[in-house]
Amino acid sequence: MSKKISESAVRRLSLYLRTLEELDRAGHEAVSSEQLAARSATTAAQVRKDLSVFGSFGKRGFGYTVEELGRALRGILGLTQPWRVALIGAGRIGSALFEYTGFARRGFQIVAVFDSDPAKIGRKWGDSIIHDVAKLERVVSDKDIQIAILAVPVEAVQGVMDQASRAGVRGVLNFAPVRLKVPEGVTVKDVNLVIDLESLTFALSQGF
Amino acid sequence: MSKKISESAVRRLSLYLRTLEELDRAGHEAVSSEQLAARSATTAAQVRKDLSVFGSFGKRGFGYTVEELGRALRGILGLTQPWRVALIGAGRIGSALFEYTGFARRGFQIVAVFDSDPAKIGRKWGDSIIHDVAKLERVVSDKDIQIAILAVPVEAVQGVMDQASRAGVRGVLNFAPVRLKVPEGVTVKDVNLVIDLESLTFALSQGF
DNA sequence: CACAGCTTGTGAAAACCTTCACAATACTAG
DNA sequence: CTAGTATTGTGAAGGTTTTCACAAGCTGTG
Ligand SMILES: NC(=O)c1ccc[n+]([C@@H]2O[C@H](COP(=O)([O-])OP(=O)(O)OC[C@H]3O[C@@H](n4cnc5c(N)ncnc54)[C@H](O)[C@@H]3O)[C@@H](O)[C@H]2O)c1
Ligand SMILES: NC(=O)c1ccc[n+]([C@@H]2O[C@H](COP(=O)([O-])OP(=O)(O)OC[C@H]3O[C@@H](n4cnc5c(N)ncnc54)[C@H](O)[C@@H]3O)[C@@H](O)[C@H]2O)c1
Repeated sequence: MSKKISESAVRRLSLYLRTLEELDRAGHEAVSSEQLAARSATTAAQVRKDLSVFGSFGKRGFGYTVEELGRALRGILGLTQPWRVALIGAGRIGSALFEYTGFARRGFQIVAVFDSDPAKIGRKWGDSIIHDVAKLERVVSDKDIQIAILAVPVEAVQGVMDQASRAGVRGVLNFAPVRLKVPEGVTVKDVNLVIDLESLTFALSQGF
Repeated sequence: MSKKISESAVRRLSLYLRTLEELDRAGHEAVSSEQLAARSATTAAQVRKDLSVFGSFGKRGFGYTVEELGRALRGILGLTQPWRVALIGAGRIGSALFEYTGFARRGFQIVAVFDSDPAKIGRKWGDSIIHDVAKLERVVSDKDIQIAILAVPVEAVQGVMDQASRAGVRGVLNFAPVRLKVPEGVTVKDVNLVIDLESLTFALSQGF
């Protein structure tokens, strides 16, 4: 099933899933594209078009079953089984991410933490021990880790990325403000808060 | 000047600025759209089109002056003077953000920190004191704060948002995974790492 | 069972964004 | 000053995404 679908459409699917989970918690059993759209800040037509790429999940005259559509979206987004994640860089942002419970709730399990600082290596974080980044390849393949979160300084990140892809990591969430070079078959998503702030100030400046 | 320009075009401008700063540090004085594109992961035509919306910054046969184009981009993005930012929520992600030096380097100054936890209020963080969030409106107008970073739990965030907009905040970077309701004239950018991870797992699942 | 009332799924149209291609123009060398 | 080379700025073309609008089909009622 190699459908062409845009990055923003995928992000909307993820948003629909969050909305469906809220609806489920609130006890709703069914939802129309109209309602789903209103709660996800889009339009009913957009919702239906986004879903139609992957199949037909609703019933005419009735809408979608919250639970069923949720299951379908989890399938589409690849969330049917948990993902095993390595956190590389046990610094400020790394520790915030490690303690964040929102990842595990969605099936992202941080199963190993790495750093290069001798003062940090060997320390315990919860049930985990901070590993020496030199052991990245061993641990990644032992624990069958598929995703890495890179929270290391910008000078170190390309080197760490190279190690991670050699170790077999296929997906990366990168916090360092630099474009990574990666081999074929490795996917990178960048988180860049400065860019977010600048798109904010652009909008603010346009106002005057 | 009400030009229509897409969110992704603005994000590219921000990226070009980062690239120009790297080029400047490396001692380059001039750059062509081709070079700028290669280092910013886009195409030369895209670079020129993006810039052309705002004016004509290059010289034919020569390219762009790194410093001049940088200044132009800073103007476009609204970065000609520093922005005064409030950080609301002195928790895990809040403290990582507070200590991050990358914001100040781009002219985003965190000039006040707020929390609601009596155990945190009054504590010193660097040169700042953590204020009671109840004093938000006073401090925001006293210090002429324009932007707020919201790093509070999801249950609290809409209330904090309401206070912030009443206090006169015009732009918000929101870390809580919920769509905020805001009055006209207030701009919100959401940071949602779960969505980033899910767009990653979508890409990974498509591979098989 | 027939009918009224909704809501989906989807082609077609519209809007939006990116790429192409080239005339205009600047700089350099001779 | 001219010729040659490089690179911009921009209409037009091509491609993608969103919106529109409606036939098809489900549900519930009488
Ligand atoms: N702190 C923030 O709020 C923030 C915001 C946006 C972006 N970032 C980016 O995130 C990254 C991390 O930022 P931070 O503030 O957490 O920095 P930090 O200095 O607090 O933490 C970085 C950690 O990485 C470790 N490290 C260094 N080299 C390493 C290597 N080769 N292998 C493994 N570990 C290594 C360090 O020992 C340290 O523990 C940086 O690239 C930064 O630009 C941070
Ligand atoms: N930690 C992460 O890595 C991470 C990642 C993604 C998203 N988030 C989101 O960021 C937000 C903060 O997460 P965190 O992990 O830092 O949580 P946290 O519990 O560590 O910190 C939240 C802080 O907000 C304060 N607070 C609560 N109510 C408040 C109010 N009304 N006014 C002011 N302060 C208030 C708390 O006292 C606490 O200090 C959450 O919405 C979370 O979903 C966090």
